[in-house]
Amino acid sequence: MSPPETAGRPGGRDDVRLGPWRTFLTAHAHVTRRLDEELRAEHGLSLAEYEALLQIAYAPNRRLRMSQLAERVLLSRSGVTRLIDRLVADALVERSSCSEDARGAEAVLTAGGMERLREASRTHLRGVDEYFVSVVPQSDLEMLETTLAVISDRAAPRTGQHERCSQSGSVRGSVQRTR
Amino acid sequence: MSPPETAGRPGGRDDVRLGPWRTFLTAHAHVTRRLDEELRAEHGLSLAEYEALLQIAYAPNRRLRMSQLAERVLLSRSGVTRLIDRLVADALVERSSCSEDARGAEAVLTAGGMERLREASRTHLRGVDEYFVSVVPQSDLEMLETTLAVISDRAAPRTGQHERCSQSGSVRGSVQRTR
DNA sequence: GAAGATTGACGGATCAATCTTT
DNA sequence: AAAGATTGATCCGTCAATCTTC
Repeated sequence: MSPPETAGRPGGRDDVRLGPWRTFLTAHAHVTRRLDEELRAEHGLSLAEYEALLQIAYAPNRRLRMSQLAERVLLSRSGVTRLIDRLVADALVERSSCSEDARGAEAVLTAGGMERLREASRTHLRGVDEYFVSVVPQSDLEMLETTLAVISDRAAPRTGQHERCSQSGSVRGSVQRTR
Repeated sequence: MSPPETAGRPGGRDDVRLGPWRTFLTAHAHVTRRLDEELRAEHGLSLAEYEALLQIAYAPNRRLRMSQLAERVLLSRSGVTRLIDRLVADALVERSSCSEDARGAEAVLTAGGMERLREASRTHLRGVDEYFVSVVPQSDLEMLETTLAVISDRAAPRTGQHERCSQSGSVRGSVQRTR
């Protein structure tokens, strides 16, 4: 750690660590903005909506439990509820109560939803190619993916169970916004 | 491009391209969520607020024009206005009208803001290390950064001027949400 | 009129509380 | 009581319109 006087100041040692991180942040922001813009402009779908449709299409019978969907699109349960609300309003998805567990709800892709997804996928795949895949030398792509997978895994939310070890002593809730 | 029937379905050729991209998405989501949580819990700052403070601290005299700040924290102008509103309310930043151009406003770090940033930077740097830097083999880190830089650059917003070439024929505004 | 910043209206996400079914 | 889903309150961001200064 740098001494307090230079922490976060340009030219400090911190820059070595912060450089790759900030590049990661901007890359993400730029690429997702592009993909989102293009999907909206050409198909009236946000990136999140597109990914939800895609996840449902992946699922067997093109139907998926709400909580499963939440995990896969990296949203909270309530976030998914509202997202599906929108897709239902657009008739791309239907709600269906789960057969063997009446607590559950499932999202089912409609024919229209499948069609819309199919159209949008051209735009999306083109975008992913243009802004991501084609930019990375073929030889680096595999390494990139495994590196990102390890990072993703390391920071993944603790999945229930008997709380993982080494919480690195983070003090939760010790400071509140003074307002 | 896969044939329509298999587009976006598991096992299709698309997965080859989509794999790295989805890994990128989840890595970003997981890591930023962690960093944000820890900053909030330990210092009552969101990640965006932290980065704004950091950018102001980087700037000469610890003061920065609003529009400059917007570029650096990847937010819209109005987004930055509101972000600074919050920081001003917490007395971490002060607004100051620009000397040589009275249209402009500058955000200036207060002593309290500098102190808060200094404290928070320990948490942030620890997090970046734990969830990002230390996870990547030293030998890969440089390659990762340059790869991400190229991606970021490729997708970067067209910076004004006489519109760039090869818009890849995207049709803007051709489809609207049907509601 | 154009540029910098702010404001109003709104979109879209979260958390905490609630309802239903197990 | 616990789990799945939804709802209400709220937070944080954007866009379009506006105000001020150049």
